Amino acid sequence: MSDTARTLTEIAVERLSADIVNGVLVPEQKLLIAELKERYDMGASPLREALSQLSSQGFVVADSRRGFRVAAISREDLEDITRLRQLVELAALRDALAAGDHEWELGIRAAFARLEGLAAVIKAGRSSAGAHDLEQAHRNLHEAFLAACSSQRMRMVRSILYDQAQRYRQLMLQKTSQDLDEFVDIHRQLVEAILSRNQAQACDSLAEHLDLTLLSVYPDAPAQAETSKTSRSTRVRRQA
Amino acid sequence: MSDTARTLTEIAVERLSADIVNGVLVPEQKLLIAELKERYDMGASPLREALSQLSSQGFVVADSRRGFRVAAISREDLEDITRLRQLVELAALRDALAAGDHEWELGIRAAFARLEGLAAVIKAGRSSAGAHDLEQAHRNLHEAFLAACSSQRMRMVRSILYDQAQRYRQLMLQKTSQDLDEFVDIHRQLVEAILSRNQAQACDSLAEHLDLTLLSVYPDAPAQAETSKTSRSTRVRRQA
DNA sequence: CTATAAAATTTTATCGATAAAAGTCAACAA
DNA sequence: TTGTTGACTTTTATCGATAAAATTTTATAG
Repeated sequence: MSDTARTLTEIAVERLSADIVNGVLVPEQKLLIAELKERYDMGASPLREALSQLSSQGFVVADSRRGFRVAAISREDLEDITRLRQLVELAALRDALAAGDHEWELGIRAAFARLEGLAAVIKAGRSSAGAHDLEQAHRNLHEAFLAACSSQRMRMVRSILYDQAQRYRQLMLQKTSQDLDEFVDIHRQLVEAILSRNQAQACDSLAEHLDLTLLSVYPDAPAQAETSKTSRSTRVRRQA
Repeated sequence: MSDTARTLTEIAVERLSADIVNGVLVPEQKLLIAELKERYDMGASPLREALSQLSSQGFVVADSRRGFRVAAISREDLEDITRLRQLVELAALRDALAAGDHEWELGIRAAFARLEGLAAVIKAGRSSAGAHDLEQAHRNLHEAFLAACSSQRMRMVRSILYDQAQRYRQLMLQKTSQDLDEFVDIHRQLVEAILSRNQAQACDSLAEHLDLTLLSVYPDAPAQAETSKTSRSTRVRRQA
């Protein structure tokens, strides 16, 4: 991970993603290579390649011969993301529940402990830990849930969709205030449902969790979940 | 589509895909930029960009600072592809069945008619139409099935997975002989099940169809389908 | 003969410059 | 005024060269 061991393209991907997710580069904004060269202080080649990669990741759209722009956002788009997330992520969770061993459980516990710890530190206020670390811990926890899923591709698709949803979560953050305790609580429940190997409850919790991003950003959107027979509460808490 | 209106990168993506799918570039083969420059008679930049795109499409793997190679193939990989295909494609089909209108049906009929016609022409022997046209018609038919699916992303994922599976189908073609009539018959049944709006049957047929690629290439592989309650025949016919 | 280190080679990653295409604007004709 | 043509500007796509990194080979010491 040392700076010298990374290519400029990798750095460009990272910085561009960050700026897009954080809304510095706003949806539909045209991405002029010339401007980006200035902003990130690098040549055109790594930027082009980075943009090309980001477009297959859904952050950027490439118009042949017409350059790049930041991907648009819309309620329909987030609904689409949420729907596919639920489809793939629940299937992956079922698989992980069936296949997960002790080590998998330890990974989940460790990831949750870290999330919990970070939340406490942030709440206390004194620490350099910030929203970015919490976000990273959140991502790691969700990754840990599916670590035992045998499908490489499901995990990959999940990861990409997570990032796409992250953009919406971030945009929403600017409006809504966070309740850290509730955030941790929701994940505690998820972790407990998963570790207790209660498939129905775990899937319901996860589906609901995924709906939360959608509902937080577009409160009147229809929930996408259609996962299980059990009814579930649909009140909005915090984003997924 | 005129040659002048396409960028070299687009041409490179197309030719590289074709060569990878057709096995000219064999799995795990290292892709030296210098060699590719010769072979395709273009500069390094469009090739690099093409390889980068293909790697997000799963045809090529990129090792940071270590160049590119053709993605490996394995039975596990095809099982993984098949599983995700079934998950996503069946969900998309259900959606299309619920939402599809008359125009959608017409699209399916037209695509099937074309497939049928091409098969007849090919069987008759005299015509310039070849396997490539049939493959294109096959792709179009499957695309037509899901044209009414409201999820942009599901259609996208399906399309990528179709291409990945296509590579295995092609590799298998070299061993197995084709039965054109059976190929058309299978699709006729699929089309009928879909147009009759029989969800259970349509889903079963499609799931079975997807399993066929897997079973054709690896005859002793376990079928991935777990879609419906109805039991289905599992005899091998022709690849999906 | 093996293991390490240095040199040589191969290969990738990046840059700066140029050519080609698209988009813009103004002049002119209807 | 409105529409169309053509020059002008902006922007992308591509190339060839170079720098940086990794790999392989060779040489040398133990």
